[in-house]
Amino acid sequence: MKIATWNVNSVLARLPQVVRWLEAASPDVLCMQETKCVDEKFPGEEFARLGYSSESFGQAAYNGVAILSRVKCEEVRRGMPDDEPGAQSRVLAATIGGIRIVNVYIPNGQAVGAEKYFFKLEWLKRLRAFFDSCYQTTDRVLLCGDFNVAPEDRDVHDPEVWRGRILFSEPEREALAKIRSWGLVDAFRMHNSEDKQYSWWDYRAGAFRRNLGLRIDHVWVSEPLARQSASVVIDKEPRRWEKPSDHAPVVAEFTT
DNA sequence: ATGGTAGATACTCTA
Repeated sequence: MKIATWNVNSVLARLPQVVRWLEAASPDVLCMQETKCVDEKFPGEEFARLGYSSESFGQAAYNGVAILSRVKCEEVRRGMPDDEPGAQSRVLAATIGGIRIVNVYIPNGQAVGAEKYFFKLEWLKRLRAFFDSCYQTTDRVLLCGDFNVAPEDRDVHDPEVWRGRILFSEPEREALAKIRSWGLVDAFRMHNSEDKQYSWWDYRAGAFRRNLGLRIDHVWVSEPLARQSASVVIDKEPRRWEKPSDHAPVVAEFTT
């Protein structure tokens, strides 16, 4: 079972790259973030042609999450239980092959101290409460997506530059650690302990060419699923293509 | 060097 997460930065603008990657990598499941596309415009037929059913939870211009799957998604949930009506589309959950997959696009936060920063911290708190109320650590649970937080120093190209800044500030990392302490393991770190393993590089200033990135896209799993974790890799290849997303796919394989 | 790039939308915001 191969489950991938990828912030595609517009599923419509990225359609050729996503199709190309699906053909090459052939995952069973692809969780996408920042689809930036309402459900009516989601290119489900293009993915159906490749053998994927799709679930989209989008909105115009910003945010939006979607799940592509070789088999049909069960128990699909859109948003968190305490979302206000009209809340931003950032959570899409589905059960696939007995695994509860929770696909999230965690708020970016813009800048430490900004209004959006406090929205991010509050949102992370609600995500933990969502797990407390809806899921059990004894189940096979997988939380993945663009977390917009680098958990450790080794996940940041220059920790001294990034310390105290958005995506790496202490309150963000603490809020994320609180979610992890529900009963999740960073599946990537089960298999890779090296630094300089990034999933996102700014479009600007030749960041990718110089490998000035952050590891902010994650696959976290509950203990029963951790026991089935065979590998997790960041696929940098599509970041080298024409018109790339600024994020690379993260691909997790599980024994069945 | 407080820049730089990209996407969606509509004369700017978000990342």
